[in-house]
Amino acid sequence: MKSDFSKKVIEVVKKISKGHTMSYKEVAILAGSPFAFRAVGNILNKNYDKRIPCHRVVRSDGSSGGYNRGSLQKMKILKKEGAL
DNA sequence: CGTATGACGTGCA
DNA sequence: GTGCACGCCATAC
Repeated sequence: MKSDFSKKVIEVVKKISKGHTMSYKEVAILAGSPFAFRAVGNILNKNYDKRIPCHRVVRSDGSSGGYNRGSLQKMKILKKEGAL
């Protein structure tokens, strides 16, 4: 599985440094599709990989958005890493 | 192959 | 400042 786009998204998310958050839009842009932020969230939702710090990916509003382990845990991790 | 959905983003009321 | 609706891409069924 994992099409080229999804792989790119994963790669970008993996490149996010600790204590640094990126919006789905930013990830989509770096992935090569500035208007695919929709697909970005979708891919992470169905293909969330353990090596992907998707908890560092937040919405443009700064909302935690969603998380496979619960938005609460996501927020907690961000706070712990210093991104919040 | 075609339709519907989704961890979004922006605009308007 | 908050809530609703529309539009976009990729994936799943």
